[in-house]
Amino acid sequence: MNDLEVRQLRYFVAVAEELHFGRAADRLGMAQPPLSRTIRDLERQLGVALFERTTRQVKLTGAGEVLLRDARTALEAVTAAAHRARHAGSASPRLRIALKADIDGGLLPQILDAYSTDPAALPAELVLGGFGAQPQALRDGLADVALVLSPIDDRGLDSEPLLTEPVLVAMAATDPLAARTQLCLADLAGRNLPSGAPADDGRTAPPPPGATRPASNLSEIFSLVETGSIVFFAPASVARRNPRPGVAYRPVSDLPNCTLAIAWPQDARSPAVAAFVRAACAIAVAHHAQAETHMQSTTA
Amino acid sequence: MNDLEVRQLRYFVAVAEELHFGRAADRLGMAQPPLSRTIRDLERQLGVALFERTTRQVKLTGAGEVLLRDARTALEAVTAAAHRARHAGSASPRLRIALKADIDGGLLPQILDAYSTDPAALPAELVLGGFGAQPQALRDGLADVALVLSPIDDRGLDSEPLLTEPVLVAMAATDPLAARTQLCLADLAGRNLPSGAPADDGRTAPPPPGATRPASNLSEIFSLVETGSIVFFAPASVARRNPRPGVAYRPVSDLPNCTLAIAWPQDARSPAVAAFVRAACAIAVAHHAQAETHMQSTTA
DNA sequence: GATCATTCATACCTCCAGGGTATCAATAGC
DNA sequence: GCTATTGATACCCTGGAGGTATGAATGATC
Repeated sequence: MNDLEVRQLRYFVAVAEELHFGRAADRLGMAQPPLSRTIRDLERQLGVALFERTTRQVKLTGAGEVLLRDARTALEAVTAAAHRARHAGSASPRLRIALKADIDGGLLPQILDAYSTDPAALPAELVLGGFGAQPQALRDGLADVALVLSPIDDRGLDSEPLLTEPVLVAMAATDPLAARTQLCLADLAGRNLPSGAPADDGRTAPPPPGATRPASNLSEIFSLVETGSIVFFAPASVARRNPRPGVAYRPVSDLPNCTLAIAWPQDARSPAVAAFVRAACAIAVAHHAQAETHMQSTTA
Repeated sequence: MNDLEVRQLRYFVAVAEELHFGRAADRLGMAQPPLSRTIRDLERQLGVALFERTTRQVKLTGAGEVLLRDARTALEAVTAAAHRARHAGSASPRLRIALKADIDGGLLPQILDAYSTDPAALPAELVLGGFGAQPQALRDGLADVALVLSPIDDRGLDSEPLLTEPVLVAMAATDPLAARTQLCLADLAGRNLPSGAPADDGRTAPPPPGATRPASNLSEIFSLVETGSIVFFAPASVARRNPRPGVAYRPVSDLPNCTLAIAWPQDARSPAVAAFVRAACAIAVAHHAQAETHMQSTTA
């Protein structure tokens, strides 16, 4: 009957993710008994069992799984409310653009140019984040608009594709495979990928104890590629803008293309967001047309 | 820095809607001083002014307006989490279908028939609500899927149009206008509409002191129509299924068509919802095709 | 199969924060 | 200038959130 409280949802999500009251309490920075009690009260309040627990095992019930999903989105909505309000109240409102460094298809400068001429434009501010962090930044109210690689988890978001391009593999120029002009994924079996790369699951994979720090910037990654320690998948635009003597880019026949898209919260009402989306789409169309004519001129 | 709490958001929304601390406190069933204090703390916590207040007037700041919007959706998400979890834990899971009585375009029985043959179907349960209440029922987790009249506020919802039909005006058969076969809106100026009808704003319009209880069912409305107290806008399907001697239906030239649509929460994952949506779309397509052939046969 | 370790639940205590009452202060209206 | 209205302040009190100590149940081990 009574409302749920944010605290209850946070605690529930912690337990549901850890499936262990002790560890969850630890993560929440509190003792285990009050956590157990809060979960018990929550179950009473809802009139529903959320966990099946023995002293040896905790697992989610069906209702628990439903609540986990909804609790996460509810918590996102609450933190987004706080972040957006803080931002809206700040003296200098800005358009916060979330993206992963270097993953902009080379379009960002032109988009920013076109955007800045729009009368509704606010000063832009880049919010850099790791791979896949952009949708979350939108949902949490830390950014107003984002450049992302599709497909993304678009719950609560709207998006528009901008640019589709092939994905190349970057490997040491000395790699035997670099001698070939065409590869497939099977050829790459056994090669290392940089930690934090798209292939990682991210949520479930715990960092292996002896793992090196995830290399998050291109320079570090290219150093590793040059030495042959890893191979790396890069969209064609990234490859084009990062020619390096020791690095060879090769197409991979069975690797799907990747699509750069622009995304924003579905309920965004800000004219600055609209202006940026307009600018991005216009630049993408222009870019597409240019590629077309280029292809025609080269085939002719 | 710290999380917002549901209580803070509820209080904030109450004040933002009333723009009066005393009335808001009243509505919340509490005294005014702790409410003022909570709002003050909330503003400190966010580092943002949410209201401009003098002792005589309270109004929202820009940040306040942003927060009002986001707070409403966050509160919806929280209550939805509670309702969905309760429902998921109930012994007999059902597909809860929200609709306004009589507004189903006459398709509901066929849709239910088709739906019930789907292996993923759960027993259906109708959730009846007033005009415009269906999207809210979806957002609050009180229903799983809804039949609505477009356009709706579809934040957080997905929808699919099923059926577009003209809107007729229902008036007393004795009404002078009933003698005409074609009307426009201007002809109806000055006529009363039933309270609670689409034309009402709903949120901002307070019920006038002497107003009669909103007639929420068709029988009551038709009684009033027959006596000439009101006129009433009804989709053609409603008119077709409710022929009454004392009531005349007439087309209105400048009244836009209305569209019946099916809507569901954007993040719905339930196979029963998917089955119902499939069934509804299939019936709509069949209905459309049937209308086509009917038109061809009549024009031929 | 007896012992032990692990882990969730229970009992009890403490303290803070959310709510109430009384009152002040500022502003608009007459 | 007086009064009514309304938000802010001061102060108190109680409920509930969190901590500690401990119990109880289950799986593992020898």
